[in-house]
Amino acid sequence: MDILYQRRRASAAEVQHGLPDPPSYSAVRAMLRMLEEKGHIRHEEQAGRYIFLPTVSREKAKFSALQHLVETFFDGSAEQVVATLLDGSARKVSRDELNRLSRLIENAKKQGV
Amino acid sequence: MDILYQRRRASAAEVQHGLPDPPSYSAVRAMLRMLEEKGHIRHEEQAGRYIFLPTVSREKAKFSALQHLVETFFDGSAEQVVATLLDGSARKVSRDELNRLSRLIENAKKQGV
DNA sequence: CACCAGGTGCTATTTTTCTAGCATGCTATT
DNA sequence: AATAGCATGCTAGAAAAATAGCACCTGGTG
Repeated sequence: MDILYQRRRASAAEVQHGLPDPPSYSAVRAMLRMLEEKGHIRHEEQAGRYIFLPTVSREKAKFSALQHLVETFFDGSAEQVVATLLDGSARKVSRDELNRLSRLIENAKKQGV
Repeated sequence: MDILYQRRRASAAEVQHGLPDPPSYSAVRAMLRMLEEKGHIRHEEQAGRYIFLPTVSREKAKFSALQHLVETFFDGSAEQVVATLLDGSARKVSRDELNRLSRLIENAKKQGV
């Protein structure tokens, strides 16, 4: 699923190659079939080839994934998430990005009035 | 794993109750045994009862989970994450929190000099 | 102390997932 | 138009996971 969300859509082979420690091609196809049966994904056909995509929109999945992460690792605190993002050892944030973030927060403050 | 990370430690029964659509108690115990075999968790014994906890520190898991989320849903952009957090439809951020965030960002800016 | 409740260790069985491999069909290339 | 290259549909078998259930142990209670 993560691969599909990251790439928006992918073939069975692409999914396989995207997986860490990739299982067999057969297993990937079987898994995609199961995910489809369970309604998590669907496929479109293009020139006889299948392209798989999630049924739940990226937006929705994004929200719930973020929410889940915040609950699981950040005690429900958005602030802690930002702190970790800025802390950087994971990923660094450019000066430009910091400025844009400031603006985002200013806007949020005005919104909330 | 998510439950263990959220609660830091839990018994088999707690894990079961924490799961959405909980499998049988047997299945949960089997799963915990497997996770332990694979090295993802370990257990401590207290008065004959087992308490399970992750082997990878919460901090480390937190970083990699966040990083993975950013890659999967936010095109690798920390900024997008913050935007989504503020956007709020998922969770709302208090005025106080906004102020603390401003401070976080100011500090980050100074750091980066 | 005897008992009950709840947890553990095991084992056996069912269900699900993973895998291999082949026949068929479509594309694109030559 | 023939062919090589892939992708699909399918089947069958192996491997892993989920489940049920029982015997045993231990702590707390009446």
